[in-house]
Amino acid sequence: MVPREWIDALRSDGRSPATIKDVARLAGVSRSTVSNVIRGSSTVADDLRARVMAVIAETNYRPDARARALRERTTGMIALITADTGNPFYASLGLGVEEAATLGEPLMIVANSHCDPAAELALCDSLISRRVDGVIVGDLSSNAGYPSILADNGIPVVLAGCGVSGDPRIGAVDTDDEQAMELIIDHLFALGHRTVCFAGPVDQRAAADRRRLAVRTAAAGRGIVLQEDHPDGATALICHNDLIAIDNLDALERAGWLVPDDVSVVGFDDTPLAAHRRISLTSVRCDAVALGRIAATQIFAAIAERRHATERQLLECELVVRGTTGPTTPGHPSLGAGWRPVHVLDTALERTPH
Amino acid sequence: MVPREWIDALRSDGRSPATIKDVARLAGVSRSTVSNVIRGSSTVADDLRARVMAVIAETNYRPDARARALRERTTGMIALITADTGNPFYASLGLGVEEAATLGEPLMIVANSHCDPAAELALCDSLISRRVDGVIVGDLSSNAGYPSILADNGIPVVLAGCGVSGDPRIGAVDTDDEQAMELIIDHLFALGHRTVCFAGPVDQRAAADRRRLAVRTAAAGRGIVLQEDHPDGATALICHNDLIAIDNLDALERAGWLVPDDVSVVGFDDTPLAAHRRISLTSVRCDAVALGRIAATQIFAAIAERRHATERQLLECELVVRGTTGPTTPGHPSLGAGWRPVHVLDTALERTPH
DNA sequence: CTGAAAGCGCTTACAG
DNA sequence: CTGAAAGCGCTTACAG
Repeated sequence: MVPREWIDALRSDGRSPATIKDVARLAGVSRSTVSNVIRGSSTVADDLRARVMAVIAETNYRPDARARALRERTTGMIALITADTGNPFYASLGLGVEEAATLGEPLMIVANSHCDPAAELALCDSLISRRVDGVIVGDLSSNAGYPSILADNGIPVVLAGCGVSGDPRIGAVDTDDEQAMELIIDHLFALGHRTVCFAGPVDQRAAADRRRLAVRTAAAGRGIVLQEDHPDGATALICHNDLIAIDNLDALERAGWLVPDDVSVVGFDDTPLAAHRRISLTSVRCDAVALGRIAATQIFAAIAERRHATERQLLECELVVRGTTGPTTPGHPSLGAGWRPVHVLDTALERTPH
Repeated sequence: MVPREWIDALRSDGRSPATIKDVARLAGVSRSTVSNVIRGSSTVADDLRARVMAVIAETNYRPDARARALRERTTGMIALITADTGNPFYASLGLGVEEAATLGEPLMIVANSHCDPAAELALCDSLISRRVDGVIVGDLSSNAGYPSILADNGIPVVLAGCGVSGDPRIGAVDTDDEQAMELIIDHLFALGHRTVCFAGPVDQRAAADRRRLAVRTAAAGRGIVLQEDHPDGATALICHNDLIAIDNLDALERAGWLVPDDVSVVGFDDTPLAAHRRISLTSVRCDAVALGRIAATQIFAAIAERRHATERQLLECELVVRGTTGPTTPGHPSLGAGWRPVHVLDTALERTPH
C-alpha cells in the first residue's frame, strides 16, 4: 500500500523514527486525524482509520511521549524514592505501587537517594524539571525539606513508611511504629529483659528517628531501660530493620555471644529472609506491598484530581516471634565490655564480605 | 526588584511554574538570552546575566525538561531493566551505573520486567515512546527479541550479566560463566562429588540458560553426572544465584538433610548475605558494581557518539569457598526420594514466610 | 467527519 | 552581544 522506499527512507539510519506528520502524509490524511486515531478519541470514518492503522503498523510509528507530555502537561511518570535499593523492603513497596498502577502505565522511576541530603536535593531538582506527575518517598533524611519543594511545584507527594510531614500538603501511609514497639517491648519484658538497646542505620533518616522515638516511649511505659548510645547492660537488641538485625546477629555471634541465649535480637519488616531456618529472626511484619499500593492509590487520585495528596493512614503491624528472642534471667551476662552494635548503613552493598 | 505580585501571580495555585517566557519578561530580555544564561552557552553581558539570574532565583524557574528533550532530541534518561528488584545483585549493578554517570545526570529509570515476555514488550514500547537515551538490560527472558526492537529505534542497548545477543548491534558485558562453572565443578570434584544438580529460577531467563549450559559443559569435562530434571543421586546443588541457593539451603534443611554433610550447596553472585556466619554460602564472586559501571560506560559512549553499543566483554570470577560445600564419599546418602530443589522465582518477594 | 491553525516551552541558527 | 523567528512532535478547540 505505502511504497516500501518511502518507509525505508524514513528510517534509513535507524535514528529518525516516523512522526505523526509522516503517518499523515503516507495515509493521505491530516495530522489531526492521525491523532484522533491513536488516541481513540472522537469518531473517525472506518476507511480512514484502517488506512491510518495500516501506515502506523508499516512505519512502526510510536507517538513521541516528550511532545505529548509537553502538550498535555503530564508525563505519565511517577517516582519512587528509596533509601537503599539493596533492601528487599523497597522491592515489596515497588511491587505494591505496580499493583495499583494500570498495566504498564504510568512508568515508575525508582531512584535511590541513599538518604543523602545532597543527593536528595539533586534528585528533587531533576524530578521537578522532568515534571513527574507524582512522587512516593520510601525514606528520607531527617528533616529533609524536599517534599515541600516538590509540593511547591505542584507535584503531589506521599511518604510511604517514613512518618508524616509537618507540611499538610504531603500525604502519608506508615506502619504504626508505636504499636509495633509496644509489641516488641511487651514480648521482651515477658521474657525477662529489663535493659534493651536500639540499633539504627548510620545515617540520619526519618523512619529511624520515628522508630527510635517509639521504642523510647514503649520502653518507658514498661519501665524498661533503653540504652541509646551504648549497649551496656542490654540483653536485647531492637533493630531498625531486618537488614540491620541480620548484620548484628552476625556481628554478635562472631564476637562470641550466643543468640538468643545471651542476647535477643529483633528485626523490623519481616523480610523473606527472616523466615529462613538458619536466621529465624523475630521481626515485625508490616505489609510493605500494601504500603506501596495505598501510597500509589493516593498519588493517582491526587494526580487525577489535580490536587495534593493529603491523606494520612496508619497500618497495624504484627509481631512474628521466631528464634532470635529468648528468655533471660537477672544476673545473666549482658552486653557491654566494649561491644558495639553494628550501626550499618542498611544497604547490603556496604557490608564487607568476611 | 521584580514586584512580588508578579511572581505570586505566576504561581498562584502552585501549579503553573514559571516558564522561560516569564523570566524573559520579568528580566526585560529576550528568551534567547535567558536560554543562553541557563545553558551557560555563548557570552552574555554581566549585567544581563545578573538580572536574569536574580529573576530565576526569585521565580524559582526550572527549565522544563520535556520541552528541552523535544528540541534537543535527547532525554537524559537511561533505563536499567532488572529481572527482580528483590535481588541485591541488581542493587549493586545499579550502583555501578550510578558511579559511571556524572552527578545526578542522567536520570536512571529502574524498571522491573520480572522476565515476563508480555511485561518486557510493554516496557520496551514505553521506553521507545519516551525516547530514553539508552538501555541496560540486567536480565531478560530466553530469546527475548526486544533489545533488537530498541536498536531498531536507534536506542543503544547493553546486556549486563545476561549473555550476548545474536544481534551485532547489542553490546554486552558478562561474567565468564564457563570459567566460573569450571571452578565450581573442580571444587566439587575434589571434594568427591560425582553427581550434581542445577537449580535455576522457575522462569525462563537468558542468564540461567547460559549458566545451565556452562555447568553442563564443565561437568562433562570432568566426567561428572549432571542431573537436570531431577536431583536423584546428586550430592551437590549448583544454584543459578545466591537467592536460589539460600532458599534451597532452607528447603533442604527443613526436609532433614544436613548441609554440607549430606548435600553441598553452591551459589552465584556472592551477595553480602553469603558471608553471613549463619549462611556461610560457597559462591562465585563476580563484581556486579564493575558490571554496571562497564555497561554504563559503553552506553554513555554510544550515546555521545550516536551509535549502537557493540562492545562485548567478559569478566573473570572467583570461587569463594565457605561452609556449604564439603567432602562426600562414595556410598554416602544422596538426594532423591522425591525431594526436589526449590526452583523459586528468585525474587525474595515470592517466597512464602514459614 | 475532517483539516488548518495555534500553542505547549524550549533551542538554535541567523540577522542586526 | 542581543533578539525575532522557526521548529521539535504532539493535541485541541474550532471552522467547514
